[in-house]
Amino acid sequence: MTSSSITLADVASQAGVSKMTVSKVINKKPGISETTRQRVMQAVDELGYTVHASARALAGGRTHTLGVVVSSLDSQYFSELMRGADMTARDAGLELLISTTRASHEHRNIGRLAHGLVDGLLMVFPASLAPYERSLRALSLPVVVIAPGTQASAEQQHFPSVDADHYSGARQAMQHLLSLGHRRIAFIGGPPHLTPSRERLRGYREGLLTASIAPDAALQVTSDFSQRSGFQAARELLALAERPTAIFALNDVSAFGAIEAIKDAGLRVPEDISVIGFDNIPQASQVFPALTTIEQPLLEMGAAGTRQLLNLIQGVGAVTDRLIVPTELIIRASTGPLLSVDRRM
Amino acid sequence: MTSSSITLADVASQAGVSKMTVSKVINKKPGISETTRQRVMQAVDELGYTVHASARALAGGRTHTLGVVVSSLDSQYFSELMRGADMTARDAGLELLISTTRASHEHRNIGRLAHGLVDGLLMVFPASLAPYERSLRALSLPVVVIAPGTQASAEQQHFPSVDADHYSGARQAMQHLLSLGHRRIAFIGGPPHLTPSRERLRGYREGLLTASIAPDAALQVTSDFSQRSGFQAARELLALAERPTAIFALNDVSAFGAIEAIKDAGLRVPEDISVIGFDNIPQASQVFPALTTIEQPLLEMGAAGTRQLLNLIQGVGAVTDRLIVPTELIIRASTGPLLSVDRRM
DNA sequence: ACGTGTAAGGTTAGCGGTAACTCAAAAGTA
DNA sequence: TACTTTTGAGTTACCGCTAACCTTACACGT
Repeated sequence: MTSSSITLADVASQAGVSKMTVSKVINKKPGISETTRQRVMQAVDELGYTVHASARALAGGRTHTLGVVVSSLDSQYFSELMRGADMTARDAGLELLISTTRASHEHRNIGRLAHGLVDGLLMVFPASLAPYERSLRALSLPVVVIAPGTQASAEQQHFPSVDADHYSGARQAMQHLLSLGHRRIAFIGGPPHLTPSRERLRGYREGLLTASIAPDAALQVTSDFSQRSGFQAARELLALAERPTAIFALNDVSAFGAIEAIKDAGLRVPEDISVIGFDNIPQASQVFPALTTIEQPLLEMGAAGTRQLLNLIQGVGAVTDRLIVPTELIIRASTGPLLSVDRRM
Repeated sequence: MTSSSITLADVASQAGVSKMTVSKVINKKPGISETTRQRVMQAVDELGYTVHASARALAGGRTHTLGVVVSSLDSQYFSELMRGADMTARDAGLELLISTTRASHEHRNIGRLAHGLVDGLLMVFPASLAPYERSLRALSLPVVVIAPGTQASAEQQHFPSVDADHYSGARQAMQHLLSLGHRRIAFIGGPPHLTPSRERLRGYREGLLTASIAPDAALQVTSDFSQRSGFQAARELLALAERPTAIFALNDVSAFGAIEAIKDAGLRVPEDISVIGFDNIPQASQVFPALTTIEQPLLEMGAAGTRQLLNLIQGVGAVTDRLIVPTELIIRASTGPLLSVDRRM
């Protein structure tokens, strides 16, 4: 037979103890003498025993697996987030089951997940929770939401969540540009129905206010997070009679588009126009000029969300309803001091 | 109680049949009359029953789950590949469990996966299979490798694999450039220990040969797949006394770097230099000028790999040892006909 | 009328663990 | 010494499902 069919009973007889004793050793339960423990561990090693996940789940009522539900795998952010989640889960002895939800049968899927596959669910970047709401409640399955795209509406009970501090991050970005002397600062925003867009916009506006700068509607343009739309947004800004000296793009990718547009127009970054992004995706440090940006602590968010979920499952430890993790200003080469006006034609 | 504790027995009593009958209906086993089947299905719907995955796995010996082992989630290619795998797996009624292997305890992990969690393994983009080889064999677990980075060495028994036709893809790229009249064609290559790099290089060389063009070592430069290194590689090429009229970059990302370098040098794409990439990543169509490239059929590769694995698990259907899926030339705006020499400076 | 084949459904016995309890021996107590 | 407590380990009874076998009823040919 294959080595995969080694069972508790095999280890037990090898070690000369009962199955239950082996089980207790494996699960680090108390009530086992050190001598026995070592004998059992030796048998485990000799036989190469690993616990059978399904059997354990069936008998124990816990699957030792966390489900991750994500709408799309190609998000730039997902990978880093998962690193954090993975580390935390592994440390706690749990597996991570990543599931992509597609089309409209999400709730059906969730049901299947819940029933004997996972102990809890991490919802990552859900555009909306509405489709899941009902089945999630019905299953009474622990759920933590990471980076909810939309704000939970008032009437809707929301789940514990973890998110970056979009507002303060935007304030940091503005603070940076203002301290460089910029006053004519444009904002490339995003879809207004998404909370991150709105919060970053709020940070932009309030940043201007603290410097007593009146917001200029012409300096607020909209993108859809893509490089192409960042490119077009920047083009509009460059066509302005009085063009901005700095651009705050609400994400790195649209900042790339903006830089491209600026170069295309024969201008230089940051000498003519400073550009700051948001997210600090890996490419941000690779492009030329390297992008100054606001880092979302994705790894930490993944880890924190997972910790919350573990607490929820074990019913011990505090669970924060809404955990906001701080962002960080990463200064690179795409921002620079405002040069005197006459220097710039 | 929660609705998740609905079991076969509940459905059985609701429908007035035995557990086994319900099980047969659920699993579409023969020997059930249409009348009974409908009665059972109705009870299933009314109660909202879903099978308990662990119980089924324990009793049936099959987990109905496929494991996906991937070294990193941030690959541009992974998402599309997974779409293909996911669709195929779901159609067959299986879940996909995505697991990232980190650090050195891969084989330990694989053991845990195998033992009651998955029926088979899809290894995606493994740089090398060596670390897994032993545990995989020991577990006698069905395995299919998607896009092996390195060629399985002769002495090493290899697993069934699926890969894109890197060689023919490179030939397609060359054919395209040659048909546009280019003869001085440069190649931005990759790390020579990786099979895709080598195969694409081979396609480049043989493409030149078919046009009776003698390879010029100065036109073959190396990158590490990154945009930055593509940028630098292109810079070297531009500094040549007799610079190329077309560049074939072995992946899209380094092609982006090349285009950046060309623009930086004040030249235009494709008027001065044509650029073709490889992979057809989503951004390829978003950049300016849109990138002509060779598409790797990732979705199809994911689906094909999964189909192979399913065949392996069920022990029926043919399993091809080494399945090579064809690539496709995607013509966009970054390549153009060779303009007469005097037109260019 | 009789076996015999077949379709529809039921019965039994686990899969490999764990929770909850029981029990025996060692250790503490007066 | 006799009694209680503690500690270490074993027993029992499932968890929810399915493989494999078994039963029944009816159709069929001869």
